[in-house]
Amino acid sequence: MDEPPARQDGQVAQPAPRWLDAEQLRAWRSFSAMMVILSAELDAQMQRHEGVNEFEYNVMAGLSEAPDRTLRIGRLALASNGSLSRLSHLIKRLELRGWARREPCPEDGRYTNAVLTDEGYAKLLQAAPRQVTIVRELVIDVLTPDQLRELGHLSDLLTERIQDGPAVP
Amino acid sequence: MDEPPARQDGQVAQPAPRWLDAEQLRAWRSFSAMMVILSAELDAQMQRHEGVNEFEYNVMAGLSEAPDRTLRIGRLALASNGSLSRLSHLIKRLELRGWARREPCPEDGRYTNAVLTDEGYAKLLQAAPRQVTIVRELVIDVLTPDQLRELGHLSDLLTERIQDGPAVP
DNA sequence: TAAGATTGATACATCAATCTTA
DNA sequence: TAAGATTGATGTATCAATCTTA
Repeated sequence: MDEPPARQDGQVAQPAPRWLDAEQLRAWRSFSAMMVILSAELDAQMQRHEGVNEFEYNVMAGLSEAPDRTLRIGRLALASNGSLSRLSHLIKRLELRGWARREPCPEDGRYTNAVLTDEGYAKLLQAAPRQVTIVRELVIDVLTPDQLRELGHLSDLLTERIQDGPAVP
Repeated sequence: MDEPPARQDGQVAQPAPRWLDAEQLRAWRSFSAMMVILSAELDAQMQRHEGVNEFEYNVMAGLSEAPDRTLRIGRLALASNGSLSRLSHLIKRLELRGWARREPCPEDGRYTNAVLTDEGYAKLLQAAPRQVTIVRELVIDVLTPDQLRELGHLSDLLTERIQDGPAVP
């Protein structure tokens, strides 16, 4: 059960919530605003300059690092932290642009491999310098090396709890 | 000019990009993954439990804190870090649910005020305990007070460069 | 005319339902 | 039947174009 019992008036008896104190609230607002602003800016710059958003770029980069530039869609979903459905739609769009193709997995027809085409690889190479420039400008070069390391560490802490450890059979 | 000069082969002469070193790459990937995973999880939990996403919640919270629960749409856009268009669409959806209404600004008809209705305020009050629970579970209670403060600080550093300081006339 | 706001077209994410192969 | 993948419907964000008021 996730819900407290319903009351006669149709309201729900909630345990008194532990509200945030002033400092927690400040930190949360800064953090929350950062996620909105930064991810919007990353996407906008990538879209404007390269016609690809961050997520698409990551997926293509993930494919490019796999043997034969080929990966099962489900694996790709795990690697890019997206849902299977999201990846299926995304691969379809990449196919329309000639950057990827699908093929059934030879060993087991239930699986589908996504393959980065030569055109897709060329696109990735072309976009890569701009991508690193954007990431540097917005994140890497804004922080000292220590701060960047700490940001990575805090990010890991925030993700560990949510992510299923990638069970790789 | 934002682009280096074109070459005869139609390619573009790029200055050699400063690629990330191993440690920078690790930090960037952790951070990037965190933004994808955490914002998805925040939205999913808010949507599932309260039928409202984080952004909508923030907008309603922002309205609720304004005098008469009323704020110009443009101000609301600034306060929530969204575009004017995004806010206009969002207010329309809140109107459909009876949680907000629009009215032309009395002093200057070019402006539009958004008003949080009593129903909207009731919805906000009802959603608030769950929202703080989610935020605690996913962020606040995962970190030590020092870590949380540092996360807020780093977040500020990352957004300062992007955000226009809110010029409030 | 300019600033604020709205709109419509398009793109993408999510969810639930369905399909496919073993 | 179960796991992986696909699909279609719906909701939301973005962009460019338009509208409105001063």
